Amino acid sequence: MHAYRTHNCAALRASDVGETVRLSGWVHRKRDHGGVLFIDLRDHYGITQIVADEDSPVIGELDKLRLESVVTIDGLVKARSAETVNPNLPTGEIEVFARAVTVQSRADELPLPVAGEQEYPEEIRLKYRFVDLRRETMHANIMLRSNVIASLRRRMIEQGFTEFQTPILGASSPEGARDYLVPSRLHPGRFYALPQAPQMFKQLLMVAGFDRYFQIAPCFRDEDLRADRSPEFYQLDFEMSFVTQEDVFNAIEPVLAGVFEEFSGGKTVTPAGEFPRIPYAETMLKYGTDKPDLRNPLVITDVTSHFETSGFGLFEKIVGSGGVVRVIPAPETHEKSRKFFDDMNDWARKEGFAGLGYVTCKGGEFGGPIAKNHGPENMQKIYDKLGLGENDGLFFAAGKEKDAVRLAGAARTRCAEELGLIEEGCFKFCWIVDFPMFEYDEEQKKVDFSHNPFSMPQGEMEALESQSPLEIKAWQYDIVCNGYELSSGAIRNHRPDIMYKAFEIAGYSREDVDANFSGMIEAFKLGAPPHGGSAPGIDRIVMLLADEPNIREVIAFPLNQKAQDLMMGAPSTVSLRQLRDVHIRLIEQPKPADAEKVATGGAGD
RNA sequence: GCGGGUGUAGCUCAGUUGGUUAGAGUAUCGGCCUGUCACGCCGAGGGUCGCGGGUUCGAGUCCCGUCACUCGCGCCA
Repeated sequence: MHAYRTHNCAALRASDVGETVRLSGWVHRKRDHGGVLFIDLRDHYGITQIVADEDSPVIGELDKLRLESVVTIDGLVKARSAETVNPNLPTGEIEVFARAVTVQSRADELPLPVAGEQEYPEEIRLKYRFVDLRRETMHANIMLRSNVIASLRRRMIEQGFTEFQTPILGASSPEGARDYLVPSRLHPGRFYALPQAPQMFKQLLMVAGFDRYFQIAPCFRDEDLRADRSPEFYQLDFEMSFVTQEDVFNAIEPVLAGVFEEFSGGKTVTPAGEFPRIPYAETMLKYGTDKPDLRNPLVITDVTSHFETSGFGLFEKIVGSGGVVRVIPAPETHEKSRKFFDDMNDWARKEGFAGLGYVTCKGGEFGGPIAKNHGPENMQKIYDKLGLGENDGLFFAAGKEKDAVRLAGAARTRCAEELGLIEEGCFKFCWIVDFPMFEYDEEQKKVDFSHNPFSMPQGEMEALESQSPLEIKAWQYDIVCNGYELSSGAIRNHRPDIMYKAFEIAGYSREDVDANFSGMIEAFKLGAPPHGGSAPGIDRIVMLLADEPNIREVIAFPLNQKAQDLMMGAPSTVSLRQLRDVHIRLIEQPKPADAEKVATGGAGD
């Protein structure tokens, strides 16, 4: 007989009754009735009920076991009587009568229980992650993640993509996010940078002629965190040669739609080939964001022209000085109290906006200060234009275009949430296309790249030479799902002449480009195919599929919100000798850290 | 860097207008219980009310500061 088990804890059925078996697992729950004792024995696969009564030689020993101890049970598979079958367990028709037990590992009192789905503070969960990961939901999330990645890999290979690895120790590059740096021992004063994405390497693989690349790529960005942002994360990074934007869309839509359909648990998914394409300018107007949640039916409209001479002084002034007025409908709010509208305004102020105006409408009768000043006839004109009904309210976001867009976008989300308008049970995908190539940087008072400088401008060299920079669009696109940016990509600029020109518009000389991007530029001078790709974020995909609001729920060992590993104690101090090895002297001593807080002893061998 | 939220037993939480010895559930330990599956019943131990200062006859509660965690803004493909 195997030293630890003949079956796993989900294997036994009524057909196994009478078998002598050996099971190993964790003591999930205990139910002690004095003369009879039940133990739920849990492993990765499931739960089997162990039973012992006074005929069992080990009832005393089993009784003393604390929860989460690891044991091996030898016993006899018995049928449960009809009344005692547990229909909630796949193994519920049987139980194992314990004849012998080997304690493999005794557990102390637990910092957090495993059984049950009670919520616990993240700090404790992360410090004892190995216990937290035993819990049903976390265990399922991590398995989902593994299955999603396996599926993505299979789907990419089926589409003719080849998987590659690229360096982790790379060169720092000036644009983009802050790099994680690794000091060089052999080269004093020099540093490697962990990849923010394998961007240049995947493009160089195209130059090398491999045609279709993909990688489950680890990426590192030393920036502040959000619920959907971790400093280290994974992308399904891919790149294709001799393709247009259309080809990239056709390649990735079936992969994403397919994997979502496979794991969505019955939620509907935008079918491949039907992802709506929304130009950047349109999404900023209609949804107030470049990552619109299309489950939200509310659409923003520009009503600036109505307020040029409106009688409403505040809006007239804003419009007169080049500002805009945007409106968000609040359908069927005739029975909402004044508090509902005032709370929205308070919320907007708390978010740092000047305020959110509103008009109420009850049975066709307008209310609120804007309607009073603007007049019911003028209001009706707006309502007619927007196709609003007699019981629909309206929120107003006015100001400089950038602020009004952001406020309108946030108010659209808030309003739909408050009114329960967000459609559930669906994953709604879209492409955001036609991103501007350049934008005006208010701080630096100059034109700069608005996205990745390596995107090909639409219209190529001719556009750069003939159009006003801020008018030029790029072959740059995002995939958005339910308000989350899942992927960002572009058709790349593979032409050195166009690249020098694009950088020149953003104020960088030929020498700047050669100095910072010499690897790429040189490669493009030695025969480069037109190419493009994208990089869907795997953690966010799994987060959506697991229906979790936080990316750390789908990462086995995540860093916390301050980018610390509470279990292993990273980042940690290092010895003077280690610092000397890499030629580093600290100018600021680290805070006397919580070295003793480390749960496992940290540094290792 | 800025703003919001949270912080009371190992864990989840309650704690009224500032007023006696800070409670409950769960976990732990002890006792009882032969069919439970969140078993049940009895009992015990367990507290730097995050930390520091202040107001007050009296602070878990009010004020100031600070720390930790978290959400958002800035930042970030």
